[in-house]
Amino acid sequence: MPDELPKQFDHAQAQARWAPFWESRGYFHSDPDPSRQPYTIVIPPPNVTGALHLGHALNNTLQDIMIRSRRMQGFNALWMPGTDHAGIATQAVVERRLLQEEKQSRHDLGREELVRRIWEWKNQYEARILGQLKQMGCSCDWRRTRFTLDAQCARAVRHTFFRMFNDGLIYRGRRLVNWDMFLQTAVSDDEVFHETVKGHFWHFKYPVIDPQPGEPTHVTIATTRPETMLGDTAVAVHPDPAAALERAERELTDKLASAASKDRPEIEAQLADLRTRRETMLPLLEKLRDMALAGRMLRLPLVDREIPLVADEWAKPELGSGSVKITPAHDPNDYEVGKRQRLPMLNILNPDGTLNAAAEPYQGLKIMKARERVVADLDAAGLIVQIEDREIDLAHSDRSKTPIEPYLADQWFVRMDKLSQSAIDAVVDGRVKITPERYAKGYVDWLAEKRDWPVSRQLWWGHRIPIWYARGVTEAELKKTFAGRTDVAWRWDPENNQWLISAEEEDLAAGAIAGHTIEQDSDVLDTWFSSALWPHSTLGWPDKTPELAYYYPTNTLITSRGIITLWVARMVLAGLYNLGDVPFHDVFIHPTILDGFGETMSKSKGNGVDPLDVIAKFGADSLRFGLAYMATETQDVRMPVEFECPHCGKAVEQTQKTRALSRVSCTHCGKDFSTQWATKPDDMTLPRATVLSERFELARNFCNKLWNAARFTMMNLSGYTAGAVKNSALVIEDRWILSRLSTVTAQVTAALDSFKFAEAARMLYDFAWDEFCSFYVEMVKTRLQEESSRQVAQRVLAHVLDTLARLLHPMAPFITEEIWQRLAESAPARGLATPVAAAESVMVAAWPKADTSRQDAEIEARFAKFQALLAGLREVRSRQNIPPKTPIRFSVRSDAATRELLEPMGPYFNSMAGATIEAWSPEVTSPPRSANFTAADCEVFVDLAEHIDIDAEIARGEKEIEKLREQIAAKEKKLSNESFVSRAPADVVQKERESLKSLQDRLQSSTTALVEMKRAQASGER
RNA sequence: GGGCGCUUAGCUCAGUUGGCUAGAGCGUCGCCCUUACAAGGCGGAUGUCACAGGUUCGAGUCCUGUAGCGCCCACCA
Repeated sequence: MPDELPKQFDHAQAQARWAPFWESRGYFHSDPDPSRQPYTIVIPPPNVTGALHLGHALNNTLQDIMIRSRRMQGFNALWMPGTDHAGIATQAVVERRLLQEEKQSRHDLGREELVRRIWEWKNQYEARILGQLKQMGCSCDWRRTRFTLDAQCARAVRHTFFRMFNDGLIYRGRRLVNWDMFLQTAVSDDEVFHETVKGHFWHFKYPVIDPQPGEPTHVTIATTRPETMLGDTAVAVHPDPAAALERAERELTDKLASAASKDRPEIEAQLADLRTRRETMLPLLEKLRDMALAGRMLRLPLVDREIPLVADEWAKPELGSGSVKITPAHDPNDYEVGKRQRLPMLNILNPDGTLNAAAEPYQGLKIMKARERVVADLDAAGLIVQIEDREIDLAHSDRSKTPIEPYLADQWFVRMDKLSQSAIDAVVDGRVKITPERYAKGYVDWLAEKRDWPVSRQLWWGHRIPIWYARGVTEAELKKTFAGRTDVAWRWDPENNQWLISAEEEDLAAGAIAGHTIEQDSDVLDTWFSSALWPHSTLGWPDKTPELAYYYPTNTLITSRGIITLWVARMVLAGLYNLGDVPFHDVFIHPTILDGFGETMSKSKGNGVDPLDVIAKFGADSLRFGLAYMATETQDVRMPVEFECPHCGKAVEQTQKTRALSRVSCTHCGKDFSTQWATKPDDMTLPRATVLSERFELARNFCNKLWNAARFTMMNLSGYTAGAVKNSALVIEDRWILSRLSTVTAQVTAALDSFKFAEAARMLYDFAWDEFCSFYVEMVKTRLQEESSRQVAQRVLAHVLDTLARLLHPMAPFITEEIWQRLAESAPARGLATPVAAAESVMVAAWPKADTSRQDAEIEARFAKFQALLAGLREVRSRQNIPPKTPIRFSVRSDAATRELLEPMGPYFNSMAGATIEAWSPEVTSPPRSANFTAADCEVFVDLAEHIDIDAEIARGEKEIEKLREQIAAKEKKLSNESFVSRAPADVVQKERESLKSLQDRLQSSTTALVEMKRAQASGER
């Protein structure tokens, strides 16, 4: 039924047909089966903040390639899917929309209602994300789909927290945190980004209380945030300014010594400045130091508070005035000074960013307003010394995009010393192998800092911290209440005079302790706390499930480099802590997808590309194969895109401008469209442009090529019978393609084993297109026409296509299934030595084994010579402008051995170049009017009789001779170099000699031919 | 500031342990709608392999430095 097969591969139809087929057969599902070896991957759960972009598509394609190939290799393959609740990120998105659309804050809604809204959002986006993965053909075990906030994951979180609490790994501490004033929560360091903004640097002075004679009456300090002076509790000066200045000078001198010449002037200027400073300021700084040691106090203006002058090394005499104001509750460095100097920590902020009662006269003002007032009041008091313009690198919350305020708050921490060490050890001793290796360094370095992990977040979306506070309760009451229960533990909190009670399984009721009311901590856990448990929580931990026993540790984790520390490291330490074993053995870090301007794709930048756009236009197989083809080891993937105007359908280029905008005017029809996919499908008023990249055309074209090769095969399989093929029945091109197939099978398998996806894709592309299609299929055509050769040709052809489909299936599942199923109609049993019935789906077919006995170097070398001669003949045709249908004749001069090898290919010179062999011997001479070339140890003369364009031939001949002379000169020079001949390996020298000889031969024959052509030209003109 | 990576044709990228006459796709030029495929076939043109040194018989490949780009980490009263 060849007519049924369209000339172009219909990807939409294939996807619609085979996705449900696979699902209905349950191929994606895996159950523990001790008789088979498991191969397991847990998905990096995508955040439910929005839809997936091409970065996710790459990540998941690579995982599916591994899963599908291992499944075909006989492993019991499980790909565990799911999504991440992404705590702050998701809450931020929902809150922002709430504010935009309903002008409400989360406090207007209340905790319960907000959380309900976020669940709604989650349900919508989870469905969308899973839908995207399914459309991509991801063979996840959907029945096992998990969510980091579902009941099973929640149990794992509770148990882990409880164990850590019991082991003393969890503690509560007052710390300065990054406070997001919009979301009113602490955000972790990695959720903070810095942005340079224009600001000022204010210098003002604090009066000294009762200055002694000879002492300054004021101390000058400087700040970019004047309002924080309200929270100052000291001013610091360096305890030994002379030594500090000396050290600074020494450092600069060292730097100058090793600096590049262009950097020198600046360093020299700094050095000069430093020396001046020592002369002019040192006496004052030393005086201030003495005053500090004497316990002298300053009067903090505006709030009229007495604060001490302290000596602390944090003050840098080489900077500013050399004195620095200390605001322990609102600056990380000042906080450290405050602890060292036992200063009060005065918090001047409310959680919403307004000033509190501690900043009495300014209470209730927002920070910016307070800043203006403070500056004005200081000015009025005559205390401002100077105001400089300055660019300030200001911390912003990644989630709300609003500035961060350092803020003192009670937080929960996980003690990291032992946990970090265990995760370092696992990588150092090879239990976890990171590929590419270079990423192991960052992982180890980060863990080696062993900084405690702040895990509490002042959010409503997430795992609520399983801690209850009890005041006024005796331990006897606790013991009595929880007698016999191992799932409740408590600890005394002396700072706050209360009991901390943790419960492992169930929440405690407010009235759990008779006569008292206990209260649960209102915070939730950092989202990475639950992500860290993902490889075992998804398998049922803390229960001892058959899944956990069978699939854990999993095999491979595939992720991007951005979360090696945040996620990978924490999974390793959590797995070791909870189960005593690593969560996976291999970690593969894949490249990052960048936009056309070299920036990472992200939803917030609006430069992301929806994989569904690519699938709609090019098909899922093209998306997958294209991504695999691009996924090389060191190079990130640059992806310039264009927009398809939804009005006129024309392509609109992406420019620096349009990247940032969501509304763009079509450069062709002028109408507006949106370039971003909606954060919610119904909130867009503009039609959205499909976002495309021509980088997928290669894969789309490849799929089409493959499809047509399959189509050709189907069209020529009538009368096919399965049966053993004897080696003696194979002709040269059969033996050649089988040799190549065997090599490619081995290479592709090895490449996938070492995560070299691009290499595997390239090898398959080249083999399928350049060898299978361009040569084998072309050559088999004549044999398919003849009864005597047809049967063997059909069997080999079917076998090669069958193997190719299997090798390509992990990268291009739909088209290979389509081909597999069609092939089964004409050729239900395939194979050369012993044909077997084809599997019911390529998905469950066996992975090809390389039959090394088929590898034949001699045949491949012989074939290469044939290809060289063929190319030469085709070039003559093209150069001489001879139409394809006009036959040509040629004769060859070569030795007998070469003739014996190549003359049997005569029919193929006919069918593939329209060229007939006229004579082939060592004595052949050039016909009077001919085009000639040298290839594969043969001199070839193409007899062109009447229609020769002799000028073209002469031009080519001259050019060729010139090139040959250059090459010969280079080789002669090399070979006359004494040290090359004596020091280079003998085989290299030998190869050079042979190469020179062959070049000289070619020069000889080209020169002869050129002379003859010139003679012919002269006679032709007469 | 510390670490890592990148720089090869107009564009996007390959290039294994140094042996190269430096490749592919897109684009471009010429010929062809040849019964698998015009999303195709055949052929052509296009490169100071970022720059400067060094090691070597030999460097796109190794070493040092410089410049530009990107990422991670730290920090900036």
